[in-house]
Amino acid sequence: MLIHKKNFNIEQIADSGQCFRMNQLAEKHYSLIAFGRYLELIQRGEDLVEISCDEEEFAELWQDYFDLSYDYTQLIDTLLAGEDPFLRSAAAFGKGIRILKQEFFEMMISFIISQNKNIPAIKNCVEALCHKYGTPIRSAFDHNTIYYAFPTPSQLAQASKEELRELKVGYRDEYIIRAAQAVAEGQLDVNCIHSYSYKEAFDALKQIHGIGDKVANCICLYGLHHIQVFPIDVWIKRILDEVYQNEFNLKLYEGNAGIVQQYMFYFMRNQKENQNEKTAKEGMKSKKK
DNA sequence: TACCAGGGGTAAG
DNA sequence: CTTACCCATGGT
Repeated sequence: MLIHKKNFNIEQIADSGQCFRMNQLAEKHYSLIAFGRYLELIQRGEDLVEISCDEEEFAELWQDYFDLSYDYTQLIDTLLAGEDPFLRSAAAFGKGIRILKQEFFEMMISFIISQNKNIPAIKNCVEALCHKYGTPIRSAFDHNTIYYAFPTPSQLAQASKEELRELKVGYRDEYIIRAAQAVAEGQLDVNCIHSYSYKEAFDALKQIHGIGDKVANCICLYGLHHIQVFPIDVWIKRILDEVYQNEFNLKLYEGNAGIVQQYMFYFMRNQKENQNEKTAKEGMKSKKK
């Protein structure tokens, strides 16, 4: 079915570092696994996305998952009309990004894995975890293809350190097992944590061995949809240092700080990529000479 | 407080 | 090809 929606760009969302199981199949064509379901999406126009499900499934799951009821246009317009040149550029560049409402346990484990890793490495680990411990899903498109759901807490709690090391999670093996056990055994109640305030959820998450400030904030933002949270990773830290000389006024964007952080992150990373491509091309030219 | 292990991916040499 | 660098957390 076709979704006509402003500020909804599937390429930007897939490349914004918030999700690890959205993969490019072709130009403007992506796959996604969530809620134990396989989905394909095609960007048909600036405000037009084709989505491979019926209206019932869309209303039940994906409308909420893609946060399509929230008005991003108002925030974008505010930033575009604002006096901050970096944020004006960042908002214009990433205006199709939305903060997905991803599943809590998947976010918890994914962001534990994410520490000290780049995005391709995180994706490889997450995919390996799903393949080894997750429930198989039969594709609705091609009945010979099997996809794997993200493991449940009890599925993952059965993993051994040795098995996890083979999946290249490194020293995070123990963090993963203990986190999965905490959820499976109820020390960390998934139903409760959804009803907590940001601060309560943050404190509860930090009780888990291997979850520090940055990872806890990412889980709050992406797994519990506390969009006022502003996780600071090295990219954001660099922006706060170099662009703002550590005088960025977060209070101006209170309530939407997590979205603003996404625009900053996505803009900065792509600036860097463009610079790398440029230097790579220049390098090739000089080699030819 | 400051520093470092840790390991896979990527950029640079 | 090899080497250097990156990075969030917990431990010293």
